[in-house]
Amino acid sequence: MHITIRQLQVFESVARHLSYTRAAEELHLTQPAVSMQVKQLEESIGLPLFEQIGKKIYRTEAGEIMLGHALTIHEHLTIAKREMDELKGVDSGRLSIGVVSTVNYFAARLLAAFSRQHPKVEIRLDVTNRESLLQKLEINEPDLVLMGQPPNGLDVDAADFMDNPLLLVAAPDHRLAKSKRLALESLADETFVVREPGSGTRLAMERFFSDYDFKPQSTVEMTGNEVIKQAIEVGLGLSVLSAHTVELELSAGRLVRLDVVGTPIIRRWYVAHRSGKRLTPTAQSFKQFVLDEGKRQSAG
Amino acid sequence: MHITIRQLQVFESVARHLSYTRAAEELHLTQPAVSMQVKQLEESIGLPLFEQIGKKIYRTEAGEIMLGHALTIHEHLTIAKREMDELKGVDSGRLSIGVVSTVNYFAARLLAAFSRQHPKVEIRLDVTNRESLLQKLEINEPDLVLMGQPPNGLDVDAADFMDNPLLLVAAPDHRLAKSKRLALESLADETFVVREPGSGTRLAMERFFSDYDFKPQSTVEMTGNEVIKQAIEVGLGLSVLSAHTVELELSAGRLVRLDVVGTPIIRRWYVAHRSGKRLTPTAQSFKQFVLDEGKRQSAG
DNA sequence: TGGTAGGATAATATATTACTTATCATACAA
DNA sequence: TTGTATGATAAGTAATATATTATCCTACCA
Repeated sequence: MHITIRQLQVFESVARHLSYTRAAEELHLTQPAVSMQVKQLEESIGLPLFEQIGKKIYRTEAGEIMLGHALTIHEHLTIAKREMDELKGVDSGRLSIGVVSTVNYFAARLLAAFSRQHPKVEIRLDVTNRESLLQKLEINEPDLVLMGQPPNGLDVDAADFMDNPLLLVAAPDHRLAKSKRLALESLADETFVVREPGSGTRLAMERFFSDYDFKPQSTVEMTGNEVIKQAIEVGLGLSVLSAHTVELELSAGRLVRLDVVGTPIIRRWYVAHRSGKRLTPTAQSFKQFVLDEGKRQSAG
Repeated sequence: MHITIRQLQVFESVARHLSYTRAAEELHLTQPAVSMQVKQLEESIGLPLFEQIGKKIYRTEAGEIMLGHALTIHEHLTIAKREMDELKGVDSGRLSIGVVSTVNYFAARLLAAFSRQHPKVEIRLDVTNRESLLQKLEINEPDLVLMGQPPNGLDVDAADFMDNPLLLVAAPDHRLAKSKRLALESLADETFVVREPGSGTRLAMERFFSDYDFKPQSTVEMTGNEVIKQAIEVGLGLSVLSAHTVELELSAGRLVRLDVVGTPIIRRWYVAHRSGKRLTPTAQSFKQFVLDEGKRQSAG
């Protein structure tokens, strides 16, 4: 025989009222039901919890001690229930988002907007490159990730939500800056600045090149979009970058797009999570927010 | 549907091992039994507690929170059980003893001896007169009381354990100090110093007098045995007192016993508690100790 | 590309719970 | 002394809890 929560609940009521009948009323039970619950609890702990002296009921020392524990346990259950209810709502809890570094250029904006709508949600943003993001996805760290091409090895649910055009960019004074409809081949003797291996942009670029049977004469590898943009600006070479990362530089005239045939490389951004993942309502809501935002963008 | 302790226990095991099968082994159950318990808990809180990503299992945020509560609740139950076990032993807990002031002359000795045998027991001794002791008995304050004649109005279990002879005492230079087999009548014109109403000694004396159809010429009422003894010593009058209270004074020759017919008034000390009272093992043990001590005294 | 390990699900048996109503016992008060 | 309030106890019952075995599903690994 063992203790049940019901027993504690009934006991607690009796201990409070010091009356079986009152407790029965409070719990909407008959008095014998209450007597039995208390009796069973007494049996399972092996000590009387109450003593009846004349008409009055008193808690024994054991009853006194048990009451304390019963109250604490009850309180924990109540708090747990409340916390669970909060988790069910969209307006609470934690939301952990992993993004590929390129996404960062607009992820911050997305998160800010979402955070404004759901101020109580604690948001964590983790920015890394594609490869380490995939590792984190593997160990179930982020609730959701924003990335380019979803992996096909791993089992993920991915939904695309926005265009991610990749551009071939150069310094404004590049010799081909003004040319139209360049063949990729005409860039054969240029130096290409490329992202580190494991980067999604790098992968996309490599596929683009191999599609056109193209192999640049020389490449320089650099880690991070910012570093590469600076290198391009000072004339180190060309690069393939996501339009989102160079938006500012293009409009400021510090970089130019080369009008190469096959560009912009049309790709999409994806919001993804491992299949089997149980999205919290908050995560679900953020996912929807991202999808809606994507639709709004392409419509406007 | 509602949460059960079993559910929390099984959940806790799964949350610890992050494996249903391991948990099943630990709990000596089959794996489906574990799945069901967790599922039921999930249903009753309305949130998934685990998520399965590929082959691995992870706690959801809800699972993380619930685990904390489950552990705390489990801990409380464990502590409660341990405390109950301690209460079952004789060597722990509190023991509240109420004694009538006259008893105090040997109660201290009894308690000291008992305390030496059970050093962890927390003893509380409350010394008052008979009347207020009865009140305390009524409100169930002391575990046990030591007193003279048990009340017949109140429903108590009383067991006598020791002689309580009442003596008629006087100052050593009293005119009848040396007389033998005095008739009570011969003390008719003496002054009697009597205890306050509500005192057991007072009641016993009054009964003694009425049994012999005796009415002293004058009485002086005083509160407390000590005060009365001093009054007798200085020759204020005579008194009826329990032999236990005047032991020291008699042997020191500061008081003498008058050899009156009908004295010593034979009475007994009682250890008592309200019937219906659930004596703790400690209280039960003290009661037995008192009874044994009484037997030892009368035998020796 | 099977094989395997781990989990979900279904069907089912059994034990226990959580109640009920009816009745009895008793302390106290009128 | 009787009536009333309170609890204990007994018997019966419907619900449920807890487990089982059997089977299926699937991710992963060799």
